Amino acid sequence: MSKVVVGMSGGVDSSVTAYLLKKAGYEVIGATVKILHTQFGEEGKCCETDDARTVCDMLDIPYYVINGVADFKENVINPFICSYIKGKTPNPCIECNRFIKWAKMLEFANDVGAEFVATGHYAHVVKLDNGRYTVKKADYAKKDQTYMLYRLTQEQLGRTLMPLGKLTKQEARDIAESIGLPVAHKADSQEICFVPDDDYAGYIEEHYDGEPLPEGNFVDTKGNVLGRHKGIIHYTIGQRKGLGIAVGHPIFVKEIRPETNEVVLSDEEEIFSDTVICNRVNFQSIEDLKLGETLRCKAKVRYHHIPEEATLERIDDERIKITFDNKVRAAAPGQSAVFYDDDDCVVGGGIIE
RNA sequence: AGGGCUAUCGCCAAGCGGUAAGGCACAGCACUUUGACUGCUGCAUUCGCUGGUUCGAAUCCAGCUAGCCCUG
Repeated sequence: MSKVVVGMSGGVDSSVTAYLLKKAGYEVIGATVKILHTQFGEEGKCCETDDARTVCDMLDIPYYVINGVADFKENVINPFICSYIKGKTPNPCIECNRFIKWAKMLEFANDVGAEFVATGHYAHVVKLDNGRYTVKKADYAKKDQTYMLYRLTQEQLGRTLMPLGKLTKQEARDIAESIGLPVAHKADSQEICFVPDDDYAGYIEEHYDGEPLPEGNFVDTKGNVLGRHKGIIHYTIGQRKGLGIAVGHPIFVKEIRPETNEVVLSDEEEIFSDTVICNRVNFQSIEDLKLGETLRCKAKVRYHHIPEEATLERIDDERIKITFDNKVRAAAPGQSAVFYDDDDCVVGGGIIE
């Protein structure tokens, strides 16, 4: 009987995951990777250990808390802050999955002699004919979460189970309900788990110990000053709301210039682009794309984006150029571009620069 | 000192005698395992001030005030 460590968040999805795997005959061990120092009963949105422990008790499986606090700070929070300071728009969940959740869970799995780890993501892990592992979109794309998983390594994927890939959210809730789980109706998690009140800018200002983050100028594409901004960390490419500036028509953030502390505003048409360069690429379904090689695929530049037809091309050791058939809106540096094949499998992805 | 023009929500701006459009900004909600985008809702009983004409005025008239322009 295979042993599997299930990452328990305390929510519906991971609870049902543990239940389904146990029912399927696995020896299930529940575990939560603790990522924040919190007072008892004040766990953040990503890791409510009270609920997780309750669920594990109900399912009659052992439960452990894995300490990932230091790693989370070093590999997620600090890079998140640095990224915003540099005028980029990071996606901490993607880093967290690879460097914290999977890394710590597999470490723990090794310690307890478990072959697999499992999560409540709505996605499939599949092994392709070429021997490689990839994540594939869930059967019900509305809840697709592969975007957040593209950075997982072959080693990680080869030991990962995601039993919810065939289910809808409602089916998962129904299962939770049918076995009497108290978390059946809990709201989905959302926002950045380590930032209270969704105020990420306030969080950065509070936790950044470098120079104070200065105000600066809004400028148009010709360099004319349009007004003052609150500091570049408050803005992201494509942003419209919260600029505090009225020019009589909708206006959007086109570019953030950390060197001059300027935020460039423009009409919406100007924030569309048909080429996107990304680096730190991680491939899943293919081993690599060699210099000069091209590949047709679909690509998305943010979580909520329907993949669009594009051509990938390796342009140097570090970087891949994505050329979209149709221009995409507001590809923000720091966000991830993820590539898909016609079978909805993740080809790979990278960080937009 | 004369002459002309303009004064409508925080900003831009419709309105031209019949009982205050719209856009931006702002707020709330929805959506959402990141940031955004998007959608919905709210947002001037009041039109520089004071009088007058009229059944009725932001819209017409007079005076005042302020700003802008031109002439000296």
